[in-house]
Amino acid sequence: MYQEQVTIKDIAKKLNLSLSTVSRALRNHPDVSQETRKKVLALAEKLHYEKNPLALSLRNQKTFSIGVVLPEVANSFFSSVLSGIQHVAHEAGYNLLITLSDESAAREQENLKHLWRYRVDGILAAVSKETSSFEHFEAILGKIPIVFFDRIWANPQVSKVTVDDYEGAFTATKHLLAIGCKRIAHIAGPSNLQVTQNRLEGYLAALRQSNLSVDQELIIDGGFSRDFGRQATQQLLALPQRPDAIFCVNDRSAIGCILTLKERQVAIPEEIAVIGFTNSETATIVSPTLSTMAQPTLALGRLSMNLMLKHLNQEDFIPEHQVLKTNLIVRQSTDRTPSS
Amino acid sequence: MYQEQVTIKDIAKKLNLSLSTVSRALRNHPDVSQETRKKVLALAEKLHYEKNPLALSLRNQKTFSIGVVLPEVANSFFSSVLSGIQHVAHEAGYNLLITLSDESAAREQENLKHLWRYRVDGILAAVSKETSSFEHFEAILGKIPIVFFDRIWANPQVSKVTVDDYEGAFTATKHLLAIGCKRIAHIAGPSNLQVTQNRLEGYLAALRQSNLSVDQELIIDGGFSRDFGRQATQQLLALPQRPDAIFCVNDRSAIGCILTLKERQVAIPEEIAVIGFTNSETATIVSPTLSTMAQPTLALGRLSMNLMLKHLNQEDFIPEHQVLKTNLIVRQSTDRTPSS
DNA sequence: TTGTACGCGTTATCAT
DNA sequence: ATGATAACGCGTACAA
Repeated sequence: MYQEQVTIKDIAKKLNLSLSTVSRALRNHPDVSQETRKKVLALAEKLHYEKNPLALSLRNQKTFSIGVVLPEVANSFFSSVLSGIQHVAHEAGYNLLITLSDESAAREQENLKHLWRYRVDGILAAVSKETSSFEHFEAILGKIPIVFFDRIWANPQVSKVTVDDYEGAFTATKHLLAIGCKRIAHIAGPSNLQVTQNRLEGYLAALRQSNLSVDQELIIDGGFSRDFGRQATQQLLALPQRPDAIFCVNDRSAIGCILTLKERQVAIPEEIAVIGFTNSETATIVSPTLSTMAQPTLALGRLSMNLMLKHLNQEDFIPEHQVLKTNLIVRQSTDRTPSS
Repeated sequence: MYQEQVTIKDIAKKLNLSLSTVSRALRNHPDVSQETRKKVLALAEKLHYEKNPLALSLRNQKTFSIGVVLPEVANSFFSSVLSGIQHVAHEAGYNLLITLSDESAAREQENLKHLWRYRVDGILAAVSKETSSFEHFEAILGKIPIVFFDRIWANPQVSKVTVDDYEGAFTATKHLLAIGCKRIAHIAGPSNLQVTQNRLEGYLAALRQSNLSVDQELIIDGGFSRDFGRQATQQLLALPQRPDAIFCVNDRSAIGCILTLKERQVAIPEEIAVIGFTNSETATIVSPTLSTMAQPTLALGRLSMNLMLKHLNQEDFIPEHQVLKTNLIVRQSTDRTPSS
């Protein structure tokens, strides 16, 4: 029922030329007369000829497509990173194959296999929260370039782009200390993830630097969701000695935290101050507005794809780890200045 | 630097078999002895052989991939629809090529061209807010199946899946009337979009049914963003006679609306009630929580992809328009019961 | 300057 | 039961 696509062969036939001549004319190869080139280009234009990327890929052993492994996209952080990736990829003539694991390790494996089968030229990956084994990535290691971003594989042999989670968490905790908090809780992420560990470390370091003892019952791990933030907050409120501040591993759990505190009539930030991590859109919607560590999401995407391009274009693969700075944004949830 | 992929040829060579025999063995073709099949499968397993989808696509003139044309993905509505699409596509063995236009009509054209060049088997599209001409889709019309969802092309020749925007808007407006509002404003979307028009029509119909005159200055068009919601709200507040309710074309603009009203110390819902459309995650974060018309986003995605599969699997293309129901969700922003 | 022949990986058709 | 060959669309080494 559907029309067929125009090929080089159609053009050659109509013009009584050989396939190679047409092919050459189409690619501005020098060895073809002005006259024939004109004729070929004109006809190609007229017939809406488009070269078949599949055939090209097969022939050149290069697909010009990059596989993207993502947990989910209904998430302002990842969708924004994705935008950054997209822009750079598009400019460089690369095509994106985006796969979503829905935070499932099994699905992630399938997706990776699919991308590999598809002969993508490289893979950009942020692993699922369930991912603790990396065999599926190991299998590809050294065969095509892999760049991890944010949710990385802590393997020195692969390239990664992250934000400075340690320093970000350190800064966030220091900020809470600076406004007078003494008993700071941490709602952490899934414990297998590197991000989670780094943020936890930053938090601990800040406490230590202020000579505060670490209270294990103030550390709740580990999830990223709003619901998890809610549960963890309930748990913290049930403590005999409540915290006076909560540092959440991300904005989503911080939102859950704030909503729960409000329901329980806890004054924010007077009784408990709250800070998140990411600076998502929702941070300015919730009331009180949420203080947070801003991550340069677009830049993270751009850098990741740029690093991929670098690997693609040079013969020798030298893994790199690029680290971006985060930025403290103070909003109402930690604003304890007298005026407020 | 990178290893090469295993092909049928490698297996044939190692086993001293012909390409065809190996190919048959791999696909469980009956005409091959148990013995050779076993040997082939064993070696294929051992070498991690994976068939090359590019070669298959080229040969079968079928890519098993569907192009998805989206405005953006940092948007809970579209990302959720995308999830629905993904699930169905994955189950059916189809692959998704997702393109983002960032709400730019020019980018959308490019993307469509790219997908076409890529020989996708079909296209799933929600157009950008800028899109008013449909030539790029026209060029493909009848060549491969196209299914529009939500942001559709009002052309009877293509298939579409939408929610009942007219009825949803009608219900939302009726709800505002039911709680006693008499001067209902509408912050509309970009005027070229069908969604926008249908929601406007539903709003107008509800007013007419209640014998209320339509005040043109209460209708502000057209955008989808939070910022637009803010501007439009400012405009409405500047009116000599303020509205007592605002029906926003979507949740994002409704959030902008609520935030602005709060800044201006307008009581919600007592002075001005607000209702949105979509039921995004943010609706329960903002304070007061936002009443809205819930859209079955996942179902929308699933249905769209299912319709695509139907078109793909039958010879004759009969366009369909499937319409899903919306659901009124009452929250604080329109809760005027005495108890509250 | 143009054409021929082959290869990219796979499968269908036609032998044997 | 197995093998040779052509074809999908394109590019290129080689020949003319």
